[in-house]
Amino acid sequence: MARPHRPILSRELIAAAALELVDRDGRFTVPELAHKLGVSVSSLYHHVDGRADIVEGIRGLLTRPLAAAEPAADWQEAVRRWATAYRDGFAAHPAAIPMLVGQTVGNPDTLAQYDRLAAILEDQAGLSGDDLLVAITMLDTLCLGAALDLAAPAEVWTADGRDTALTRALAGAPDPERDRSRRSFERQLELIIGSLARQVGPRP
Amino acid sequence: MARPHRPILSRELIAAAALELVDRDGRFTVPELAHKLGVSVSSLYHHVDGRADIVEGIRGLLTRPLAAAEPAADWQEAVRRWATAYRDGFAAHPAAIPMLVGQTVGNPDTLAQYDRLAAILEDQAGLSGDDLLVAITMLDTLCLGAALDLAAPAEVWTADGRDTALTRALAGAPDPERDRSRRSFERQLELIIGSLARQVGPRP
DNA sequence: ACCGAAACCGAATCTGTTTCGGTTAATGTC
DNA sequence: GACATTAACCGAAACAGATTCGGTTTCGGT
Repeated sequence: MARPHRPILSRELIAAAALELVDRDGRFTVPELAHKLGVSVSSLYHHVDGRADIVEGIRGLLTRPLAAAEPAADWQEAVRRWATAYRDGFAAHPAAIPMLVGQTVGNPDTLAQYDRLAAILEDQAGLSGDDLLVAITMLDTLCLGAALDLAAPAEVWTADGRDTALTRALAGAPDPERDRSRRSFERQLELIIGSLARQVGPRP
Repeated sequence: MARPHRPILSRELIAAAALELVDRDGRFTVPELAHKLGVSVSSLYHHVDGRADIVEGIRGLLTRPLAAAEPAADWQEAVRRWATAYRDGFAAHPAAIPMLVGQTVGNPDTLAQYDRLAAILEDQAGLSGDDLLVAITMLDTLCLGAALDLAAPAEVWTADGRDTALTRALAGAPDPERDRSRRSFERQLELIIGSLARQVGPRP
């Protein structure tokens, strides 16, 4: 009822519990979160700076795997791993994505990962200036778009009783949704990497 | 103070006013919207089915230009126009995008445009089944990702006093943000169209 | 033993959305 | 041309969620 012997809450714990709620319900509210943690609503505010900060905590959780990348043979493989890990982090929690895109990135770890991608493209691929930014933008765009695609699965395209090229293709597709999304992502990723490779020219 | 001689409100008018608020403030609330329209809050509910329905109205406004596409010489040009118009509709109102991705598509006009893209790819490009869906997914992903990129401009990447490949590239780039985003979009679009063209093979 | 800060709680506040019971004006019917 | 029905608006109240504030207890250092 007052200060407990061992702290119940922490920034990480709060973010993790919020992410569980998002995965289960597609959203979270502060009262729900407090209840799940067995704590009163106001207690949360001693550990996080409001709801938006909890969302940043979630961003941190999803971005964490990016930091654990193993060294790659060449920049193409490094970029491939970066984008795939980024996309996979989102793909594991599609319901979180709309919340994440709704607020500006405030998580230092996430920003650090963008820096790392920039370093790969500059030091190893030899890109710089505007070319570098365009490359990052393309990769960023790809990952975000692919994540959104997962968040809003193609079932929405099927609605009502329309009979169109789109609904026919959906009806005849035994393929699970997630798999198609992944293949679309990978195909685009290879297109981008290939385009960048032609741009920087063959290496000695 | 009671029923006016000529109706003040309509679904369209409400959506348009909400979009103006979003463009100006980055968001809208129902009370603000009512005030802007010179009307009481509860009056809005006679024309729309809650806040989410207003957002769907905004989606309809942004998608409208898509329906006005002129006939194209070949499927590649048709796809190019579809994607560009879609992306441009979003690009004109970047602040609206987080709202739109946060809720499932309920606007029939928007769905009709996806049907139209599917018809182009099926009838003119000769794609079908899973190939068709992957193609649509890639294009959808591209437009959404590009729009999101605009909604959260790269300035966020610059934050605080870091000195990295990313911050250096940003500092040295005289290029306006929006232009870079557009070039990144167009480059990816051409990659996708090229890939699809190789896939369906040369035409007689 | 004491003090200040940390961790939690309950109640109150604030913002925003939705509902409901009115009032007036338009519209359709006999 | 009265009259019922419905449409368009209003005000107030209900509801949901986020945030703040003034406690109370425990911890950690001195």
